[in-house]
Amino acid sequence: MSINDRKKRENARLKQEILNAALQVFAKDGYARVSMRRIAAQIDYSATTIYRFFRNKEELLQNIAADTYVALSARFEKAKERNGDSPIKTLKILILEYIAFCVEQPEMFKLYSDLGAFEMEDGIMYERLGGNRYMVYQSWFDYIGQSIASGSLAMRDEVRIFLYLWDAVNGYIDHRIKHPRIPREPLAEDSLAFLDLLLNGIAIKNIG
Amino acid sequence: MSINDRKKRENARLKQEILNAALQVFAKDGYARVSMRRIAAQIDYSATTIYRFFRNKEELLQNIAADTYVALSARFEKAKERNGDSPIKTLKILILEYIAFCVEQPEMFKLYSDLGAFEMEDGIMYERLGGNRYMVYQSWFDYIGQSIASGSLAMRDEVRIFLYLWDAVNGYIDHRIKHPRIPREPLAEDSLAFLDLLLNGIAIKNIG
Amino acid sequence: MSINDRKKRENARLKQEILNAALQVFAKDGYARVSMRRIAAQIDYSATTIYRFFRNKEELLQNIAADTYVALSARFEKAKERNGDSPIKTLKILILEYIAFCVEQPEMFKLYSDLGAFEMEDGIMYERLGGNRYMVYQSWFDYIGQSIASGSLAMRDEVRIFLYLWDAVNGYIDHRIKHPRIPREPLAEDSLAFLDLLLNGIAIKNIG
Amino acid sequence: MSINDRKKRENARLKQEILNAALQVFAKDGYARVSMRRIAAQIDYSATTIYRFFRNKEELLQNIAADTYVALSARFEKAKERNGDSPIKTLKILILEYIAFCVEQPEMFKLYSDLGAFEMEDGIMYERLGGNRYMVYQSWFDYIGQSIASGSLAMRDEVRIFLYLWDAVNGYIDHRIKHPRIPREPLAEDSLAFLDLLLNGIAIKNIG
DNA sequence: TATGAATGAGTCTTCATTCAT
DNA sequence: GATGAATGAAGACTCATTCAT
Repeated sequence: MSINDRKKRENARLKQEILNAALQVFAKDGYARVSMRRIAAQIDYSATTIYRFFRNKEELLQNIAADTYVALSARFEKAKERNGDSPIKTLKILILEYIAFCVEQPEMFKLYSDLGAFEMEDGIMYERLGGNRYMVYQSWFDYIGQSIASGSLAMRDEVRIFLYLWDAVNGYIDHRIKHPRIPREPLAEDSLAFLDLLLNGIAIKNIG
Repeated sequence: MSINDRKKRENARLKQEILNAALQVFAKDGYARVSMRRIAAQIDYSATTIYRFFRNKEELLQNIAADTYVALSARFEKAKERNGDSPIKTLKILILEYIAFCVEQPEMFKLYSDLGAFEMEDGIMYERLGGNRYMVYQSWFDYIGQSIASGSLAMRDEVRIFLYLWDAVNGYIDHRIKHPRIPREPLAEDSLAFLDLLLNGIAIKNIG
Repeated sequence: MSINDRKKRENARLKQEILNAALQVFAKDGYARVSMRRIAAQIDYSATTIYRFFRNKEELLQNIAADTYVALSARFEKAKERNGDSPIKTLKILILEYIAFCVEQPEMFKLYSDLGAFEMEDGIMYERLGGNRYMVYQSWFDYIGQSIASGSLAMRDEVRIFLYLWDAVNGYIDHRIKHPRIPREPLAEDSLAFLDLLLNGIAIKNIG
Repeated sequence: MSINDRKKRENARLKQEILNAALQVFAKDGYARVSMRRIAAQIDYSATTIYRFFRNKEELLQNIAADTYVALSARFEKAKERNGDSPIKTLKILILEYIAFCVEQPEMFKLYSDLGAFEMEDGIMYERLGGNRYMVYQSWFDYIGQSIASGSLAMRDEVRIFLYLWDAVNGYIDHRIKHPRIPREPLAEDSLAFLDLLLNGIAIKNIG
């Protein structure tokens, strides 16, 4: 047992080390340059070893995505623990957390984009997480629902509100990442303004 | 003459076929997998033949981008010819045209995205068009400016308004393209609602 | 007849034009970049046309070599026409002409080197000229023989003298061409000194 | 340990085999045709395997050059250890060693020629050896200098003497290698005579 | 358990050459 | 007589993956 345990622990450790190495390669050389060899070199293992833990490159990437999901979720949980905020305020905080997270880890965002990892019905995350709809953005849903209930929004279709927010926010992140040379206000301020714009738009009646 | 003409036409046809093939490969396998060989295979020609029409891969991709640019511009011009509309109305029409255009031709949109073809300072289109800033979105600028002047917007920073619109709209398009199975309202209606949301948000004061 | 003649003349003209074009490509881009396409482009003909006159690339190159041979021979003839010089003096002039000719047309020299075009038994020139031993250097032989006869040389083996001169001179040319950045005296002066060295060595008895 | 050793030996063997294969391709088809593929084919390995040992083609060629350099240097050192010879005698021995070495290994000579590996300012060996001017021929310089000092030469410009010797000798080697069918005296005797010729020429005053 | 070795397929690009017209 | 069209082979190099050890 104890020997088995040690082995298992060691295995888990190595697996994690590989994932970290992959992340570093991402960060250093960009998504396009991630190769099994590079990852292996990063941790002084042979490329072959990676195949003990991941059937192929894609599976490895998916695992990274899953890890990121966990990290992001943790950030969300922390934000949600703040009490006393209105649902719409909490929603704002969650979204701002998401934006910050993605802009800080652009390669990760690109990976997610490519894998569609956050996505709903056809995202791989959906399957990986046992079809559980509690994805990254599930918490957004909760607070959107509560905001509607509290009467602070003019639009009342929960899903539609989510989609509009989701699309716009990801577009914002994507552009900031891909064109860092375009001058912008600092992220915190600018993303808040952008988000306010969106929420304002949702809150009021059409002007036609 | 007639023989020459036929040859010219045949050449033009083949060139176009290559461009289409590239788009199809692009759509099927993603930007990263677009290779000269694959494109050639798509039309049952040898890879070498492509080089009759395009000096190298980059030129081929740029040609696709340029073609799209022309087509889109034409659509814009037509929209602008409608008289009597308020600037904000015209802006809306332009953006809706853009959305429709991109969603109808998803591969082009992806290509543009990847090439950053529409983008400002560092886009290839910028150079191709002689540094002329009249890019796809330049007309957006014009009408944003006029809308500000006419007092119909609360935000007054022209560039910032543009960027927010640009980011959000591209995020919207991107998501619709990448996840077509997610149920949505028909494009015309849904994109209009999304756009109204954005413009409303821009039009009113912050609610904090 | 007259029509035939015109055709023949036109053919000869075009063939010559191709050879000239090839020379220009040589001079401009270096031996390694000579390709049928480039040559054809130079004269606004299609690459295919070249094949009417030359079976393949090698044959074309050989023809260039032959042309050069003619040009060089002409230079030799002119030099030989100067009367009153001692045979050894004439020999010197011939060799200096050769050196100058090669250094002025380095790409040509490289081509000759590669083809072994000047060479004796196994050179292509040998065959092309019907096995006639009067090659570029045949005149050297004549004057070496006369110099021996006139008693001005200590060495008496005609062939050996030729080979030593030939080898040394080509080594000199080769080095000057391949390493132009090494500082040297001007060609005329330096090649004369080098040649004097060789002839002096030939003229005297061994010092052991 | 023993297993490791065997692997190391096997690796070294394969590396050497690749170098040999390269030389053979070189000898058979000429420098221009040396390609990774051909080299690999020569030893029935895939081209990729070569990259296990050499980062790229240039590195492979440089390795060949470096190996040769070492071997030649060793021969020089041995020759220099003979005491009691006059500087000019030692110089002769060195040069004869050089000639013999090159003629025995014609592919190496060609490679060196093409890479300019022995050359002064722009040779790759120059860099590889840390800019140290003690190249193959540096010892020649030493003995030329000593010979001048001892008054046994009429020419007094050290560099010029070197260049003339260098050029002539390489021309001699080149020709013997490229045209082995031309009948010549045995190498030892013939090269000595050639060298005597050169040194005689250097030793005496101009005869004009 | 871990890996070194090996490779086939793929990347873009150039070129000599053939063939139908 | 002339050529545009087309291609297979080749160039260096990278990579994901397999397999024997």
